[in-house]
Amino acid sequence: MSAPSMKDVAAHARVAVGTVSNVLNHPELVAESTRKRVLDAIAELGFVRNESARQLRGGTSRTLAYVVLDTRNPFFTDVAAGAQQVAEDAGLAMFLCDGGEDPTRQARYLDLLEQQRVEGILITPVDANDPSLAALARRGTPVVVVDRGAGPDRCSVSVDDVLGGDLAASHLLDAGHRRIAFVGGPRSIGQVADRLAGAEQALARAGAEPLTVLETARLDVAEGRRAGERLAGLPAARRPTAAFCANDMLALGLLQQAVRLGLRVPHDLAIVGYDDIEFAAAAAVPLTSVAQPRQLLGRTAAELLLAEARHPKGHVHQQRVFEPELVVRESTSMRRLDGVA
Amino acid sequence: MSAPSMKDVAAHARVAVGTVSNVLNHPELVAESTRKRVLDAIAELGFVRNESARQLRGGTSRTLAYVVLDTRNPFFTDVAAGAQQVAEDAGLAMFLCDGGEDPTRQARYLDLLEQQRVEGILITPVDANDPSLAALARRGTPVVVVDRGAGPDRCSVSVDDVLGGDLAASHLLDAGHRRIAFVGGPRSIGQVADRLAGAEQALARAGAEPLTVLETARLDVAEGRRAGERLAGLPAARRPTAAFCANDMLALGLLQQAVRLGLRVPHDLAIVGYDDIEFAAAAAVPLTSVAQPRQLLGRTAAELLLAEARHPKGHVHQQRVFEPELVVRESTSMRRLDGVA
DNA sequence: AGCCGACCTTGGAACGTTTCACAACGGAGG
DNA sequence: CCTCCGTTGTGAAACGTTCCAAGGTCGGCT
Repeated sequence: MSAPSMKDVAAHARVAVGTVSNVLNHPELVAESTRKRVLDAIAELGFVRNESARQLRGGTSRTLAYVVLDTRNPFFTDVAAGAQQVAEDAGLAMFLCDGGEDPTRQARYLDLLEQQRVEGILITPVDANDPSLAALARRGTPVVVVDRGAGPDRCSVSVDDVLGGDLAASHLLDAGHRRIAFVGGPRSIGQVADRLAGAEQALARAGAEPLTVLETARLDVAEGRRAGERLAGLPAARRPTAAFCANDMLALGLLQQAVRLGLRVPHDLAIVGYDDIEFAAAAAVPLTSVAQPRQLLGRTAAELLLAEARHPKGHVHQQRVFEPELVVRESTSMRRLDGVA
Repeated sequence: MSAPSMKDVAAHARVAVGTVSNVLNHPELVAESTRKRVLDAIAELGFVRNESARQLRGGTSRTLAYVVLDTRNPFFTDVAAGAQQVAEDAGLAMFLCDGGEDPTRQARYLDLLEQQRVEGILITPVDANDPSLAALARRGTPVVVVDRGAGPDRCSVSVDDVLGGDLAASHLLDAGHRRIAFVGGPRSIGQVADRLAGAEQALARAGAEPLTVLETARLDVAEGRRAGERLAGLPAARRPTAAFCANDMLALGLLQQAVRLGLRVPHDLAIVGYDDIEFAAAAAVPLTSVAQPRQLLGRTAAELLLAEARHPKGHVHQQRVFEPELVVRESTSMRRLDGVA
């Protein structure tokens, strides 16, 4: 009743177990007639290789995983698509693991993947300094950090988030905004901290008043809406005239709620998002956003991971950093801002 | 140099291998002092359980997978989030596998997962009638089809796509539209075929002229834009006054391109999408869409899968069908349509 | 003293593969 | 006729776990 094994196939085809294995792995060593007999037996019994046994014996798993911050953020699925392409070309399967912005869940995935002896792990960590990540790498599982920089003891592929934050804030300053809000959180997420830092650096340079920080619990649309409510609730005189959001999910939520509550965008509130996900351009008011090379990020990460997995000896860790690019759209378009400031 | 095994731990702690196993699996059987010695050895050597060996011996994997049509469609990641919640509560990890709307890739994942002896597979198949799916189930891997109906030999969780298509088309007919386009493809994808069938059924009932079908190669934003170009290119007299898209990705692309090419939505072109993903409401013109209970779909599917996996004997397959719901927004709002038809 | 049970630890079988040294067979060449 | 060789197939070891029957030790009870 339980799944048939090679032993069953061997018995059925009246050959030794080793021969069945050979049919599967080195068919050229088996005579035509025998091979056919074995293949027939396999088909008849519905035999399926047991990957655990294979891997136990052989030591290798032909599998890698991408542990993502949140699969519901299209940014990450785009990165994943890039990585998957590379993995596939190399004959590896890639599993996507949704960390859900939850350190506990992420840690559970890491444990599981290490126990499964995956060939390597791509990860966008909640906390890049988590010591368990370093331990994982030390014990021999190749790890590449994606969308976060890392120290010299690890490969990483990232985009300069401080620069991105600076670009976004500078753009708003150039447009004449002086009261600017930052929407994002929790700060424990590196991307959030860096983008905020970049924005603050731009404001400081311009001698502007400090950011109003609206901290969020997560980086999703619902939290963006909540922030919209808070902003709309402020008296116009004290309300920021622009908001920089830590990602596009927040920005889209903010935009939606702000408009619903009667704020005109960008007239009453200019908005800059981050990631330039596909939906940003299609938003109610097309969203100005900081673009990142998503697929390239994924491809590069997978390539580094494969390099390390294939040649662990003498592997030199690389920290690749790409540059973000500001994409200006109507959500900050200045034409309509004249009457305001 | 290779990863330490229980044997190494046992030697280091001067106990038998069985004792190490007991420390991990039945700590209450081991004396306090011994247990500590073993745990210390584990920590010192950086021992990590070999899941393959465990599974080989124990036969069970504590893992399930959701093979998705396309991870870049937020609809599916929402479904996945629902499923993951249930899996997690049951102590199982869930892997997401991106089929990328590609039958080959999907088949590769299925093979791999079966060989890994996962506890069960959730799948939104490219082709629900693929015989390899049935074979998989017959050989003992529980399978639940998600977002597609299935025959009595399988569990499935779906939403009535024919009804959904009917709702969408009826809505457009009620609003006075007579030349209606359907945007979607390939037709080999069940959801596309059903939604189209539903729409055709509504038109037939109303005695309206048949749909103009714009078949797409994929269900993504880029294809939607392409469809927008084709529509905008038609002379106004022959151009459909409304389009029903097989999903919101297409609808958002169509909307974006139509607006860019000077069509007013809904004035010149009304648009109905499908899935009501979070971004639909935030679109340039908020999108009328056919909503599906995404998370509920995922949760229910995972529950059925677990039930089957836990009690294979006497399991009765269920085909759960939910009802879609039309959500009307500005992309079909009739107020501005007066001057037109 | 002898026995018992409680408690802890041990050693080895089993899981399903892959690999490898070796055996069986036949034909070619000397 | 014997040797050698190439072609096929065999059988057993090994991978790292878990489980189980059995062994050992110790204190207390009869």
